[in-house]
Amino acid sequence: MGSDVRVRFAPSPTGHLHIGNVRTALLNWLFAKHSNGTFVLRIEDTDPERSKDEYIGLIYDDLRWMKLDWDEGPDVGGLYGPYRQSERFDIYRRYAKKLLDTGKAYHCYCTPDELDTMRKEALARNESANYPGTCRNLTDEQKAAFEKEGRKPVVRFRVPEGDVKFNDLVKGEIQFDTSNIGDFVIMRQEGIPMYNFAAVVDDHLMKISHVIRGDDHVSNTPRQILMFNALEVPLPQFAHIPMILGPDRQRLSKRHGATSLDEYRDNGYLAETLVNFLSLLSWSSQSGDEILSVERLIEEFDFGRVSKSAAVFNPDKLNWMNGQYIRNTETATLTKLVLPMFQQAGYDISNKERIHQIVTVLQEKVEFLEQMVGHAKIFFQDHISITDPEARAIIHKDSAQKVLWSFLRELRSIGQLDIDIFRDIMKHVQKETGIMGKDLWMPVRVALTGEIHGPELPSVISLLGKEQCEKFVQEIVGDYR
RNA sequence: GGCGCGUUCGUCUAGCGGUUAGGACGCCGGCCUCUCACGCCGGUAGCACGGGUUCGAUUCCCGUACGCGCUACCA
Repeated sequence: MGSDVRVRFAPSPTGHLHIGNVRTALLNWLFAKHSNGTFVLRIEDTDPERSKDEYIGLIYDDLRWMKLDWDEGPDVGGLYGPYRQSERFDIYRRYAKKLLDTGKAYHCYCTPDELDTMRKEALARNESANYPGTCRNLTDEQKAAFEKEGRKPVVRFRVPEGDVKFNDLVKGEIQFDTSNIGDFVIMRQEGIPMYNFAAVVDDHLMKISHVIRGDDHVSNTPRQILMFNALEVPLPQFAHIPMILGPDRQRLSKRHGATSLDEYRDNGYLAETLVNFLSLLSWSSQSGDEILSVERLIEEFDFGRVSKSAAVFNPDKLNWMNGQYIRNTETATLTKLVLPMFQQAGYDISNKERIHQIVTVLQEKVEFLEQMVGHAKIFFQDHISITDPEARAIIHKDSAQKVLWSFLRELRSIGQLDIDIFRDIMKHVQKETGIMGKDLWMPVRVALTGEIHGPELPSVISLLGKEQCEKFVQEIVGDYR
């Protein structure tokens, strides 16, 4: 926190964090770390309709899992709290009054219904759907009349004429003509602030230096700049990062499958993967490298290298990257994550050393941890049933029977079984039967696992142990004699 | 409708006036003498379109098309 850089992540507590939000949080965090600045977590829960308290905990969990730690926030406090907007309503009212007093905002008595019909009529006439300024210059008498009717006013911002220009750190210079912006509501009838207004007040009060958010907010920016100006406070810098899209180029949503962070966590994606992958959506390292540690991301992050266009979320590449991380992660770490999944599947996890070995074998094969459950099935069977037609065909061959009988005899003749001994055994079997290659190995694989695919056989036999192997082979040669 | 933003292989992207347009994922083929996977090697495929500016445009400008966003008493 050695610099004046202060950024904020300001989610609405509506559930688990969405991939897009996580990316916004991540880029804010990366920029804060890169600049030695402060990362503020602010909860935007002004709308009682959609905000739920219990969801705030979910947001903490998601952020913590990603290791995106915040310096100020509702739970840790800070100099500029409270950090929940629902606890700052008096502040917004005070600022609204300030604007009202200086004539930069005014009361509007139009009802939602009236607004709606006005909008429809305007559209029908092919005119702008913006608020036409009906209550812009109400006399005291008119106001009194409305009040007498029992109407409760909203507060509207009086949009001044002119151009609003700003230099976006990602998109460059952007300009708006305010004639395209209608006077907008900053305080609802119930005295609840609108998002645009609360954000401006808070960004100012919390001394936010850089507003980093999705580019769906670009069009909101001129409104906010107008409000900063009306409040006569300095402007933050803006950086609008591109949207994340689904394969159909529509904004990423539930229809596209897993979009909520916890789904990835539950399926055994690693937090490091998500950090790496999400940072690469619309940003790239100058080096061209794609597997980047968080330290490197922090070091190299730069708005100049954030692309301007939206990015389609590519699950295939995420899977590939997660596989990379799984292969490079300590087996013990993976085991800890896999244990509950195995337990859930009903596997016997009492032998931790064995589980560790299984994970060692499987971490070379999977793209996400949940896949280990299926692959591990062969290590927890106490009977082999062969359902795959291809496997049955293999085991039915005469040569297979020869191999298995020979293999069984060898097994019985040895004291214990390990990888080297297994290799010797297979050599003997080959010599004795004259069978080699596929015809030699596949029957053993099928007999031991019931499958035609799986980890390399030496790993399988050492995990199964002599007794299991003997039992399985015996059962098979018995069944198919 | 108005306004804003965007457009390089299927996808993520590099490129910041002169390149055989590079990399990654995916896909295809090959190799690793049991399979799948991993790994390695090779291949496939792209500058939306039309005008300018320039000796020269993927790159700069304008227009068109398409996509997305905003236009709420949601955020």
